[in-house]
Amino acid sequence: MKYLRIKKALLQRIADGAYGDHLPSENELADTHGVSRMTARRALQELVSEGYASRVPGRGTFLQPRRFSQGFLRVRPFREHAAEAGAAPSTRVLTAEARRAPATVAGKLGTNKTVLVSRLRRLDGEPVMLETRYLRADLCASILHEDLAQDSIHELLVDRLRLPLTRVWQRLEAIALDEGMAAWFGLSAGSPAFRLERVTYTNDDPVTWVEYVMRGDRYVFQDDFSPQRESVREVSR
Amino acid sequence: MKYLRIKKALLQRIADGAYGDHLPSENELADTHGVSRMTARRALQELVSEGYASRVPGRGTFLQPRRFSQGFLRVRPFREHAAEAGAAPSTRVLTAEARRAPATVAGKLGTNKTVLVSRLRRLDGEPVMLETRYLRADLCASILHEDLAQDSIHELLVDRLRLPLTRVWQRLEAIALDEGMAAWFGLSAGSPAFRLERVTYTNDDPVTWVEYVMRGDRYVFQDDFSPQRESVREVSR
DNA sequence: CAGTGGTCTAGACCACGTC
DNA sequence: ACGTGGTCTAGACCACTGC
Repeated sequence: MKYLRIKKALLQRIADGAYGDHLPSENELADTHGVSRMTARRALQELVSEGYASRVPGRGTFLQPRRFSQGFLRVRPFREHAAEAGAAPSTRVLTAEARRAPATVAGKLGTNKTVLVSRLRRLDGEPVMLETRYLRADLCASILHEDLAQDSIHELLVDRLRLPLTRVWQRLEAIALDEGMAAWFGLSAGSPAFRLERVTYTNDDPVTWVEYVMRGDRYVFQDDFSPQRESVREVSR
Repeated sequence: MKYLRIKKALLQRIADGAYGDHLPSENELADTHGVSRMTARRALQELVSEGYASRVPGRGTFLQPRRFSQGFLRVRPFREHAAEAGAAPSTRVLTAEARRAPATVAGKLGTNKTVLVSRLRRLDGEPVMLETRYLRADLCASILHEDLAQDSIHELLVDRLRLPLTRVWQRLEAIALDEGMAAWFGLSAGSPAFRLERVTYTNDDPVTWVEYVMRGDRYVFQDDFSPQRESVREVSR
């Protein structure tokens, strides 16, 4: 994928502040990377479609000013979430081993060589969330040596493995618990729950896929904002 | 713009049900429209990026079944939401009259002198959302004279009654439908659903309290963001 | 005027799925 | 073996902005 190579090189140099706000033109990129113009063009267009840059015919391609936003659900450690709810968090590690990802997950991670970590999270002793996470084995295998009952996986990825979070895709659904999941919570099958599916990227490489199943009787997503500002909180009740 | 011509032709024929779920291939389109493959390709790719279709290498391009989603933070007319989903919206007004608010609502509005409007919203004839709204009678009573089957209440408040939206409090829950609500959707009791509760303020005065109940099998909240940008995509699953 | 992005062409090779 | 989508090439013409 030549266009990906170019795009990543651009992202890297953007992060380094190598350009002012004026990115190289299509022809310039094509020359320096020894590639056709259509290929260079695609790299630039992806940056545009992801909000990094904008283009003006006849003028050029320009970096977009940074905007700070977190999406509708924040990515943050369970421990912080518990602290806000004023409850004592605890974690039981159910699985932590190399295991091939199922097809749907492998499709999103680009490989089925993965590590599976699943955990049951409790607040004040009550199980409230079930986490099922696949991590790319080539990048994250060493995570199996960490203390997964205590540490935030996201913090391990960022701090220990130097895999900064650069992009998130996520989706929230309302579901009915099946027999198996309900058992973990001591609820009956059919109980309502949230299902949050999330893929986290570092420099456009997918790193981990995670599914959170949260009890509908314990979780709400609460939000208080003015049109200009936003702050979304995950609340447990 | 040849690719736009082709894309629009495809959308038209999709709406007419001219294809099953299998769209023409790139080569096929290129031939029938007398255009190069890259141009035909672009038409198909735009359909994919807008959620109409998905592509599988080696197999073909397939229509996506339509579901409807909504950005969590967005406050916007149902009609706009429907337009983006490419579905025909319709509304049945169930109630529109002066009625005292129940205690929980009165607490949030600061009064129980209210007007109740409840509506059933449909997309392509299918009931997908139930809206129950209390508005402060002192500010909003005149809304009962408007066409509540057509107009956006939020737009009426802002444009007609000059009550700008300055703050929003909202909360999203996962619930199981009770008998009564399930009946509106033609679902069985216990089916999963979202419940969004929202209070809207003008200059820190609460104006209206509203509850939306959305079918869990038709709504998802999807989000794709990075630290630099946010683009809440109105994609369906 | 030379440079930019927007569009388009007519080929090409590849990996993959289906038959 | 054949068709599919994914990628890439080396050209081309256009409308537009800057100097």
